[in-house]
Amino acid sequence: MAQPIRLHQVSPLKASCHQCSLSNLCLPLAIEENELDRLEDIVQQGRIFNRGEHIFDQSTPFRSCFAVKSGAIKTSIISENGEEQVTGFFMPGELVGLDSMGSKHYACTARALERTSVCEFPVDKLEELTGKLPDLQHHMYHLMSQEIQGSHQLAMLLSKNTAEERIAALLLSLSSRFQRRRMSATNFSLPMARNDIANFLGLAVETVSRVFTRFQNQGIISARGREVELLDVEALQTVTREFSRQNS
Amino acid sequence: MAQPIRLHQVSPLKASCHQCSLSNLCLPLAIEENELDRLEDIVQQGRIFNRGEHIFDQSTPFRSCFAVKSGAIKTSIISENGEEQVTGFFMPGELVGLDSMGSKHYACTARALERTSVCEFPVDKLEELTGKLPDLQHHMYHLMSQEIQGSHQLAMLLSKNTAEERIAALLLSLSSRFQRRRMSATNFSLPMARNDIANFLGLAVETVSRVFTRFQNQGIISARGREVELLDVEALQTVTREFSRQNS
DNA sequence: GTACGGTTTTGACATGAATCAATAATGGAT
DNA sequence: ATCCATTATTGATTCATGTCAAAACCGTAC
Repeated sequence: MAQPIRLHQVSPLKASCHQCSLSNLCLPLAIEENELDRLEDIVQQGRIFNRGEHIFDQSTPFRSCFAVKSGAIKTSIISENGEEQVTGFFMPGELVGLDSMGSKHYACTARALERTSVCEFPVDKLEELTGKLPDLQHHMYHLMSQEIQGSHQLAMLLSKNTAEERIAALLLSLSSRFQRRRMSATNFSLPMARNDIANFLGLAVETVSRVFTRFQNQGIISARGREVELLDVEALQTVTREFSRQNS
Repeated sequence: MAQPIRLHQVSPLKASCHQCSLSNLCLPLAIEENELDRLEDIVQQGRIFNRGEHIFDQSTPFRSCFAVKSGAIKTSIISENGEEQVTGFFMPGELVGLDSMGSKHYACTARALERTSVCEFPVDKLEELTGKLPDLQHHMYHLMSQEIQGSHQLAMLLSKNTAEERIAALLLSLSSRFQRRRMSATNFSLPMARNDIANFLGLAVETVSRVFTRFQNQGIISARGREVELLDVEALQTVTREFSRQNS
């Protein structure tokens, strides 16, 4: 049997955070060069998912967090009745699964929006490691608190802002996340469908569509399908603050 | 001078989680009896705030998390323009400040809704301790992920549910939280004003008021001011699922 | 190339909740 | 006990966005 050989073939799956171009966005940014090996020891790298495939499913046993290497992921929760709520979009360098930390089961479903590769962090190992590396623990707390804050911001957006404001905010958020990866901040392709945007922002698809065309007519953006160009970032920023000014 | 004596008078401020009636709801539930001393060592107990007083303020340096001993706290974020979004209500046994963990500054403002006493956990000490007690670390992760999940649920409520559904959900949430403390699940007094409810649920005060009276006319609840009695819990649960049935 | 399922866009209409406005109730402070 | 400020209720009207319906567009498979 070729078992031993197969086992050897697994070894290239070991991650090399050292060489990863995302190391300054991802978990490695939290720790010293000399501790990076210990993170590499627990990471499994290289899993690839096609568009639509599930990375994990709500209510199945929680095993791992995943860092996006390339592509994009959406997470959503399904309520008893089957109603879906998209809870987030995750781009390269971002960590998926934090909402399940310390739980027995995944709190949401994660699905690839396009061909996506991820690094996997088994939680048992991760918790063990954060117990030993205070900086890493601190960073985990930071990431989780960021997610809480983001979620609160979303709640605020949903409860207080108009359709235009919500969409402007999303476009700007995506823009800055592309920029972090040294990609164009004004010219990118949306990883998600209008439907996902609508669901995430608590709007009807039709409304999203209408706002896109309205923005286009105003010369603020140019969009053909998922290809978007932000023509007037200032104007978008103004839209998100529009609300503010009227109430002050 | 009586300085030394005063110093001695500080010592009773040391917490005694051992005797605290909330120990099965609060952080102590995560750890063994024999480790409880270590938690007690870092806790400062006994600070009391009157209605309306700030426990901490957004953007000031993050120093501590707080466990509610008695009373109630509301947290809110203020956006650039001064618009407020209530992000949560915290009852005895619950931990406030998790959304700031790992950050330099508080992410929100916390304010006492009534006369409230809290236990204070300085974060530097807390992080140190969670590094040493894996169970406590695990529990912190759990609490933080719970807060993320709760916030996602809120987002879902805000984006997909009607005013009646949102209010029913809030009443049921409060009910179960009173019940956990072995208080009446059907007869309690709301710690917050209609205004706070409205803000939290993304509604106008008038709408909240109207829904309360509608529920009352339907015999589902009985309310006079902040005193509420849930007359028909089943009906309330039905309201929260009403939405579901129509869409399935 | 063509045909098909799934998106996306556009239009017409309905509606839940916001807003505006006024009154009533409540609870501290004196 | 009384007064004032705050909070809560109720009513009339408006408006943003949802819903329904249909057409246009797109990518993919045959």
